[in-house]
Amino acid sequence: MLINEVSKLTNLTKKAIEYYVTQKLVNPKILPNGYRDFNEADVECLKSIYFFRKLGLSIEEIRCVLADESNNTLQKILLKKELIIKREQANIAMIGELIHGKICDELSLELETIEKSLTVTDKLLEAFPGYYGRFICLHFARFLNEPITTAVQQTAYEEIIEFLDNVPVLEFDEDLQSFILESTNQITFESIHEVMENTMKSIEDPDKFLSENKEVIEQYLAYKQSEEYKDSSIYKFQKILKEFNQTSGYYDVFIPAMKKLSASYSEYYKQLEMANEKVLLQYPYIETRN
Amino acid sequence: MLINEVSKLTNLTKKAIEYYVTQKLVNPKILPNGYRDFNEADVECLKSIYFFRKLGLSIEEIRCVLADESNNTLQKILLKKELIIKREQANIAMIGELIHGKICDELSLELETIEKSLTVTDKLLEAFPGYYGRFICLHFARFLNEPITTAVQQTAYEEIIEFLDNVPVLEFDEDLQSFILESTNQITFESIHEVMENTMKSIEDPDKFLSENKEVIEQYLAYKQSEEYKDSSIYKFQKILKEFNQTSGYYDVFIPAMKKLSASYSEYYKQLEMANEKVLLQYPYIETRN
DNA sequence: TTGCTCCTCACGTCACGTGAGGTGGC
DNA sequence: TTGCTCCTCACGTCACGTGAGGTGGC
Repeated sequence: MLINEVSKLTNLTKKAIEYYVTQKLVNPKILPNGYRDFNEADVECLKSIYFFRKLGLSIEEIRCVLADESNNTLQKILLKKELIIKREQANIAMIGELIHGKICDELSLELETIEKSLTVTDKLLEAFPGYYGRFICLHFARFLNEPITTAVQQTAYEEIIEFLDNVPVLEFDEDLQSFILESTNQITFESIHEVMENTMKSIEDPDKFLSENKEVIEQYLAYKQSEEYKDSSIYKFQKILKEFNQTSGYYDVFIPAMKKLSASYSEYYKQLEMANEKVLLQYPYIETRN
Repeated sequence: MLINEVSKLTNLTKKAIEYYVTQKLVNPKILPNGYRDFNEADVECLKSIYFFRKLGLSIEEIRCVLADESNNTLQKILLKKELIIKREQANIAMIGELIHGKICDELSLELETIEKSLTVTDKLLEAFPGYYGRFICLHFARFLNEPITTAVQQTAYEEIIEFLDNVPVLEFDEDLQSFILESTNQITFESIHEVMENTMKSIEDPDKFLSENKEVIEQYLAYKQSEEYKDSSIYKFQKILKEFNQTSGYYDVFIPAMKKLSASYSEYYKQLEMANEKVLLQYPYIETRN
């Protein structure tokens, strides 16, 4: 099939198709006269590319999505876009304030806060892979709405950036990777938000949480003691994560800096510690850490 | 003041500053040795540019905003960004559906609908000036969420595009322009939405509207009969608008095409006509048209 | 030969970033 | 002379669009 026909079938311009060929997103045969010969699969692929371009994905993102059997790449793109939208909404709000007579000066602190919050969430998303990255990105995003006004905060911010720019890569073997992909494939953003809200509630009133969820908790703790658990992928995953958190500076650099940067995170952390203590009182053999 | 100092004061890189100079957003003096010499006003201007760039405005938009005493440009940019965000949210929703197993094919109709709705609202915004453009953009945007599935709709869509690409420019003399600017300066998007909602309500139940707002309506009608009104800017404005609507094809091409394109607009229009009839029964000397 | 398709350069876009190579000031 | 600042090119980015100039197929 020659390029003209393909162009009609896919709604793409010839030049766009040529570009995707140079980018090796499609690889048509080259006929003896130099003409490109596309097959059905190429056309289907180009249709997808058209669609993803309309959704605003870059060529590199499309390359990833097309190569990725799982939805991991799409999930990541989705979160990126959600973060961008939040930023855009904040921008719109600031334009609105400008229209109502505020001057740039008064808004620049607000602007900086948004900038820095975005820097941190971006880097979190880059630093930690897959679902885990998205989770901690959303987790910490909630605590990043405070302006930096003190030198302590500024230092803490710089420590966080330095930490995130230099974190070692969290590595999982193939088995573990496919386990993580499978078990998180169906997790949506709403469910992440749900989990986070539940966590917040349990932390605010641990007694109530403990009594209400007694059965589930005890089942969970029993499972954690079992041989089955020690053999499971989730055990390996949690072990790697724990070790990573202890050796990478996550607990020693990142978390303390977050507490200095964000009063709301510091507050959250205190509640978390208190909740942990109560849990330990009731279930002394448990190990906790967040 | 030399470029290095300016760079520190404004947070801009030297290269960015150089670029703004070539773009004539600032015009520093050139010293005999070729060095650029910035003054305080230049620095203030560059600070604003920094701010607006962070808010995502293009250089051309910034040029407009800086040259515009009123907030008209900002209002327009605000609406543009609101439309873009709506589109992005739709895109995100579609990525979400992809993740949950839908295929591109099923979503492409939805995609096209969004595309075409955006084309029309964009062109409305371009075709009609200032506040009026923003108003009719939002007004018609509500009726543009239906997919194009029939040939009649397709033709109607093409008619609309052709009309909007060729509308004569609505021209007002200077007095009228500054009147419009002044009287619409404080109008926000919420208030536009409010007005639209009130209109919808009054159309749905005209009897109730007429009885509830009897006093206001009669005051308004009395004003419309007065000499004061005939001398006012608003009278001139409405006269120009009415003539424009009759000669440009707005009533003869655009509105009929909208009715063919969008079932919901057609429905709205019917209700509008019925409401108009009731008003005419009660106040026979009024002239209406929407 | 004509009119159509196909090809491959080359240049432009937007808001700068990244050098290179040269000058000015102390 | 050294180390710093300043200047002006020139080229790259991203996803194509817009020709130009040449060839292939009927």
